[in-house]
Order: sequence, then C-alpha cells, then structure tokens
Amino acid sequence: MRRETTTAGGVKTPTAVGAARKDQILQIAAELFSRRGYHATSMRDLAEGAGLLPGSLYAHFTGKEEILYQIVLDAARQFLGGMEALRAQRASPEEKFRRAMRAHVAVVAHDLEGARVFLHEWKALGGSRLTEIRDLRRRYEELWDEIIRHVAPSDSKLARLLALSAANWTYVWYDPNGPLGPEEIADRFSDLLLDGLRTSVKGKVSVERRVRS
Amino acid sequence: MRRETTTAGGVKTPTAVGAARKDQILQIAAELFSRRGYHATSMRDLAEGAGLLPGSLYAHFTGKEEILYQIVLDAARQFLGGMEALRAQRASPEEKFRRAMRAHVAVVAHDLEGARVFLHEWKALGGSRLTEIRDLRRRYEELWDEIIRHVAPSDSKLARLLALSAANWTYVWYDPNGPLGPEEIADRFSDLLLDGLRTSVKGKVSVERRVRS
DNA sequence: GCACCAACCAAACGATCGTTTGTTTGGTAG
DNA sequence: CTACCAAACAAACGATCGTTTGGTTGGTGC
Repeated sequence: MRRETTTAGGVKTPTAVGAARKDQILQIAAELFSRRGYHATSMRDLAEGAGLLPGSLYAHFTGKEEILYQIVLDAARQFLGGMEALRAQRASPEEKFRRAMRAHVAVVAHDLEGARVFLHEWKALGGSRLTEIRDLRRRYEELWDEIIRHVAPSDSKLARLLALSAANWTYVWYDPNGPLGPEEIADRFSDLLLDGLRTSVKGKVSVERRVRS
Repeated sequence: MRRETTTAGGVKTPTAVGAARKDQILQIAAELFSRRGYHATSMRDLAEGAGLLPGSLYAHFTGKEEILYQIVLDAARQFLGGMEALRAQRASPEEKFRRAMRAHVAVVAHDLEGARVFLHEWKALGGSRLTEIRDLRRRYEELWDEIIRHVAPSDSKLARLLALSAANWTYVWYDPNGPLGPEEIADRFSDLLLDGLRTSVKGKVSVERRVRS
C-alpha cells in the first residue's frame, strides 16, 4: 500500500521522489512489454533494466500485473482524453473526424510504447482491471462512433470499424524516425478515408484545415 | 524426428493417422494461443486440451515453438496463396483490389484462430523461423502494394497501409456469429475505401461485381 | 543525535515452466 | 505367434517464474 507524505510539506517530498522513480520503471516496463510482450518479460528483466534487484520492485508496485495496469490505464486515458476534449468543440463533422484522427495518431506518436502495450497486451490483465480497461476501450469506440455517424450516416458501423482500423494499426508500423510525422499521417489518412482511394490523384483536396474554428 | 511410412503402402498408414492427431493438436493449440496468447499457454494446457499427458506432445512436435511455427506458417500460406493466385488473373485494378480484400477476409473468417495467431503471436518465434515468417509477411505486403499502386498511384504507400490496416484489423473484431458474412464485410470495405466515407450515402455504388471476368 | 522511513539489497520460497527419460500399450505386418 | 513401432503414460529433471522475508542504508525532521 502506498502512503501519503508524512511531513507537513516540503519542496521535494519523498513521495514525489518515489513517483519519479516509479515513472522511470513504468517507462522501462512499457518498452520491454511492447517489444517482447508482457508474459515474455520477467520481473528480473524489469529489475535489470531499472538497475535494481527483482525484489526491490515491490517497494513501488504490488505486483507485475499492476505495472501493466498502470501503463495500460495511462495510455487509455490519453486516447480517451483527446476524444472527450473533442466533444465540447464546435466544428463540422468532417473537421471533427480530422481532429479525432490527429488526436489518435498523436498519442501513438507521443507514447508509442504505451500505446502498443495498451492495444496489444491489455488482455493479459485479469479480474476487475480487465473489465475496467474493456469499458474504457468500449467508451473510446463509442466516441468514434458518434463522430463517424455524422460523416457516413448510411454505413456508420463498418465506417467506424474502417476508421478505427486505420487508426489502431498505426501502432504496428509507425516509426518515429520515419519520413512522415504524426500530423501528416493523420491528415492523409483523413483525406483517403473521406474521399476514397480513387480520388486521391489530385493530391490534397480538402486541406483547408484551420485548427481554430 | 518424424519418419515416413515404413510399410510399402496401405489404406491408412500410421503416418496418416498420426497426421490427423497432429492436426487436431494444432487446432487446439491455435484456439488456446489465440485466446490466451502463446506465452500464457503452457504445454500442460495443450496436453489437457488434447486429452493426453504433457510429455506425449513430444511424440508429434519437437517443442512448443514448433507448434506455434506450424500454425503461423499455415496461416501465412493461406494469406499468401490468395494473393499469389490473384497475380495470374486478368482484371481491372479495382476488381483486383476487391478480390484481394475478399481473399483476405475469407482467410480470417475461415481460419480465425490461425489468423489471430499469425497476426498477433508471430513475434514469439525466434531465430530462422522468425526471419522466415517475417519474409512471408513482407512478401504479402508487397503483393498488396502492387495492387494498390494501380488503384491509388499518387499516395500508394499510405493507401496500402490504409487498406492493409482495414484488412488486418478484422481479426480483432470479426465474429463468426455476427450478422455480416466475410463477403459482405470485404465488399463494403472495398466500397468505402474506393469511394470514401462521404459518398457512401448512395448505398452501393460500384457493386457490379462479376467474379468471372 | 535520535527516531523514522522509503528504498534498496541479499537470499530464498513454492510453483510452474519446457523438456527428458524409461516404460507400457495397442495395433499391424510377416 | 512373434517382432516391431508409433503413441502414449508415469515420473522426474533443472531452470525460471513471481513473490516474500529480513536486514541494510541514506537522507530527513525534530
């Protein structure tokens, strides 16, 4: 069990220091989980990566699954945060669609390891943690559905699956050192999805994107 | 090491019988690997599913990884087979695109467990097996690229990624008991991808599909 | 300078892992 | 009947797993 700062205050409380260490371990864990997978990564691997002994990890986490949980939950909140923020905005359906795609790819680009773990290893969770993440995933899909419904009213279900497929699969191939930045990827995907592969000849059709309404 | 039939012939050779048992084990393994993941499934799980003791599995396979390998290789051949067959066919670029999408979704629908293992667990392989599967995956993507290049010449790289994303992600959500059959899914995806989400209002635009040229 | 405590080390725990070894079984060929 | 062999059993192997336990350390507040 983690406890609050015992002192009345201070510039750098022990809790804050501990949180920094915790984040460092989480970052290492995210990288290893995303590369080798959750079950293929041992606590000894994590300890070695963090520069301490296996048992010492339990000063920061109750167990291995909690490490996975915190990575997955953090990524889920990043994805959901972008979409929730979109709800309050006033913009055309297409513009919302474009912003949603941008937000999604932005999370993938900004936290690639976390996104990969979230989309690839979340099934390794169990019990209430699994159902909680499952609910967050469902919520995220519903928010996408709300947007797609206004863009493609006739075939919204498959249209949503198509858009989400494109967005979700980016975590597989996205390369931070590649020639394409997140915004370019998102915008071109939006163009291709909205206008179709056939009409992509004209280059950039509807790039009259103004982020401010 | 597996050996050939020792007798000169016969209606049911021991080898043929053994192969049937082997396929049964592979099917069980594919289901468990696709549900829990490779590393989360033990040889004892497989043995229990097949109704024998853990050590008996080694009468059919040299080890756990070979079981994964055979599942993955079989699925890879199914995916590649459909695309290779397409190369010889004479059809318009769009028609080829539609057939490719149909072939892909058909494999997912026909061998859902195998497809999931192939697309989700192939990284658990090691050594030469890993590189072999990696080559097959690359080959598959190249064949898609060849098709996409004729459909969307200007932005073929991202267009290919978009189409492959849609196709690949189906293994995540496809439900054999769902309302949509494989052909419907593939055709609607083709419509949406070719014409764009915006123009999907008219229902079915280019459904003049004749499988024979 | 004394009490306190988060963070860590050192060492081990039982459980489970993939795999091996020696033996038994059931069916088939000659 | 006998020799043979794939297929399976029964039992254990060493390795590694996630985790626990008890002790050590270094900094901080009073």
